[in-house]
Amino acid sequence: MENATPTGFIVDALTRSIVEHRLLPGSKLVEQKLADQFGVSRTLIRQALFRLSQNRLVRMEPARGAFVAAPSVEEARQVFSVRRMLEAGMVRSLIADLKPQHIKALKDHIKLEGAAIGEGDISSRTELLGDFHVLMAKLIGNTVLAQMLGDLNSRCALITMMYQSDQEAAHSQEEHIAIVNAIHARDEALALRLLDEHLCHVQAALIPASSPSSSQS
Amino acid sequence: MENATPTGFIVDALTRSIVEHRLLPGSKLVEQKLADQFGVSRTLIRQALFRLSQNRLVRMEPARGAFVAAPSVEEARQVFSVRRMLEAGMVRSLIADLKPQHIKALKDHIKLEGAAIGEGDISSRTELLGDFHVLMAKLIGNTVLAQMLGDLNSRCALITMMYQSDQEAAHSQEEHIAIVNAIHARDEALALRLLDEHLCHVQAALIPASSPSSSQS
DNA sequence: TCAAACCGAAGTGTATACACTTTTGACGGA
DNA sequence: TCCGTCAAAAGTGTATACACTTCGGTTTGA
Repeated sequence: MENATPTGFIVDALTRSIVEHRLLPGSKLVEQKLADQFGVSRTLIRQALFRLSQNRLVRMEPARGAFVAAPSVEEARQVFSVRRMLEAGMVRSLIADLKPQHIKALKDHIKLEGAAIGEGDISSRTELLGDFHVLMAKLIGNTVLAQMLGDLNSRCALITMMYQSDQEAAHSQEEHIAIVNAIHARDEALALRLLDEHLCHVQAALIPASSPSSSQS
Repeated sequence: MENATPTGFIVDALTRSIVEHRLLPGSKLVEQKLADQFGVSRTLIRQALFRLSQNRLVRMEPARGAFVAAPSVEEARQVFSVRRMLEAGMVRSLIADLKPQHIKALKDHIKLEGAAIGEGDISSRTELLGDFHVLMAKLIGNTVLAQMLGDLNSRCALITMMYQSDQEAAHSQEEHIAIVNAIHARDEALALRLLDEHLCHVQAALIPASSPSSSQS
């Protein structure tokens, strides 16, 4: 995840700030202030803000400035709906052309998840729990799909980090284990059902806690 | 599609140039030249190039510049694979909550397609044939999905425009009609089969003609 | 008193200037 | 002749300057 370019560094730093709630949703991001803070010119800040706006972590209004995004419940619902569509197809592909190293890669990843959950590192565990799905896309050799799931992850990372409890994170990991087992057994129906339930669980765990925020065109 | 902002105008103009082959894949896009051509500063050109790079229409290499993308056959295959996953779920949703105005909207759109195909306007017909799928996403009220399909469209619009013949375009429209009829009849199995075949046809029509272009990381 | 217009401050949008990197082509030695 | 070196040209990366828009508070007129 480390980004060597100056803009990438700023993007990462701002992402962390937003996701860890040091910058609250709706608050304004003034370019000159950030420029002073990072010790760079507004040029780089503007680039970073633009990139963040494509991730939907910030929202930009013409001639008015950039604001930390406040993703709506409706948006989260749609994102998860899309993920269910994508990942159903993905699991089918994976099972259809399953190789031993696929199972190994998935199990290795789950170990990493367990470590992060054990240490209580919220940022890292959220990333890893999301990457589980991206990993499946990579295993079936579809980089377009992998990148798309990655985008969807980052798009709702704000929500996930805001509302996912320790317990829910652990539950997610258990579901990942069950899904991998079903895939290993090549039980497509079971894997699909578990995956769908898993995504519904994650979504359901997020929505009750969130406030009905403003709609965005 | 019209974009009032200066950057948006440049993006649209460059998109057209790329997609209509006035700018060939692989060719370099020098910022100052474009700036002179559009009568603006490099600042706006850089913004536009950055946006195009996110659409995968141009590829940017650090300190080396921007180049018109040369999408590989493999990438096209992956894009269509993702579309099949997404659109299967989409059609299920649409049929599950079908309303009369949905059918009307789809039929109206198909009329537009017919007009563009009749006039032989390649740019416009490609856009409309792609928008058919986006329209379905909008009808089920999932703007996230709609935007995602739009991105996928533009991502392979370059390939589509390069290789889709008049005959294939007309065939596509016929398949759209058949799909709408199946949806109207709420025959989910048929609609899914027709949609899958449709996407396979579009994909198959593209791939034989394309050259094995360079892989990209 | 209230509302509408006005003015200054703050901030964004764009252009320009300068520093640094990459490319190109010529020169010199083997 | 060929390859490595080096220097000028071209081009990208970043900073700064200036123009225009938005926002808040004050004044002014009814």
